Amino acid sequence: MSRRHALLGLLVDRPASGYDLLKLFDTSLAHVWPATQSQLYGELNRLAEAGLVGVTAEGPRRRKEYTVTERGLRELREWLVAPAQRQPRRSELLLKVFFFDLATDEQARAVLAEREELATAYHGRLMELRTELESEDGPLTANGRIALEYGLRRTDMEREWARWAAGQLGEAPSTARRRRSAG
Amino acid sequence: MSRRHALLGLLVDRPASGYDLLKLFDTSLAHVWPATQSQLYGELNRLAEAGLVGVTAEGPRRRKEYTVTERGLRELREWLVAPAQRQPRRSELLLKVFFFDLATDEQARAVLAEREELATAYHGRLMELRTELESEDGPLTANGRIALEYGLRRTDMEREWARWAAGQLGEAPSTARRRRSAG
DNA sequence: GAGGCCATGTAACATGTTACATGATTGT
DNA sequence: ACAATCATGTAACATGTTACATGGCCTC
Repeated sequence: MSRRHALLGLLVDRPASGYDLLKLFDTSLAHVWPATQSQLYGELNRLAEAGLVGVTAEGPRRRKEYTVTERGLRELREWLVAPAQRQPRRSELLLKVFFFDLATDEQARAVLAEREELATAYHGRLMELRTELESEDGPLTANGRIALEYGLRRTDMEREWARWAAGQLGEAPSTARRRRSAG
Repeated sequence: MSRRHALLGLLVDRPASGYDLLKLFDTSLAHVWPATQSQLYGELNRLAEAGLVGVTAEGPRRRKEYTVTERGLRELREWLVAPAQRQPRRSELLLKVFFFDLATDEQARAVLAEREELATAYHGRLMELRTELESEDGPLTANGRIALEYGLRRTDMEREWARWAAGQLGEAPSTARRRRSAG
């Protein structure tokens, strides 16, 4: 349940409405913690009920502006230093790799090539994002760059792995790889 | 819904019961596609109902042994070459990084150090796994090694990033980093 | 006054986790 | 006969996604 902490964190920067927060999730946090509109509005109500945020202003169109409370800030700080709990790591790609011997080498290579392209494309988008961030200068920006660097390294790693893996497929078909139907 | 394809893939190797498959998920697929007991039994019934697997033997203790059908194999092969659909990338760690200026540098460094240790420890476990795989020789093993290599590279990358990120924190506090409370 | 954006909420559905429940068989 | 393991299933709960529904405000 980090979603609520994402909301709290954004609200520390400045008070905001659900609508504002939704836009922030779609920009700043899109690569880190995506969330949908229905999740946000629901969570905000729960946060208010729990006293972690308060409605500090009401604007036109039923707009409710939320602000973090003392308790909310405390909760956020506690979460920040809490030990990490391992998230389940599911990878459809690796599952496919696992069953590659049911496909032809050509098909398997196509899957890896697709991933390589996706990783490269995503890397490119992150590079653009980094360029955009260079002109900006806010408190979230410095940390954003550190998070972004993770993405850059990850996509790099993925691209390189995909190339390497494709190379493995053709290699020594008599020993390293055997059709499962022949096993 | 790759879970069903994981089941199909395992059943291609050999017919198995839900119980057998559960053990396979806890070993072979633990790092790739974890699943719980209730998920497996439910999915197997649905697969049988859809005609993708069939019950080809019944043993003691109500044991039902499943085998992939023609249709199941076709479904699996189609999935294998289907274009990847991007999975949502949520990272609690990066979310914390995003809000690091709410913590002291010391606290932030502790979070990164913890991640570095986790990555290193996981890397070690994967290395052990690789050693174990060296003695084995099956059709799933060759592919397993390719998937494993992904894990090794990923944990390496994570370890290095965590070190780098910790270095960023102390650096040039007047320009690169500013307390949010001072912003 | 019409279209677009601001703004919030609910409903339906799919997925995932944990715990509970039951019972057969095997080995000692 | 007792414990461990094999074996399957259901229930309760939490989470997440998509679509639906409503209406106010602003600008042209």
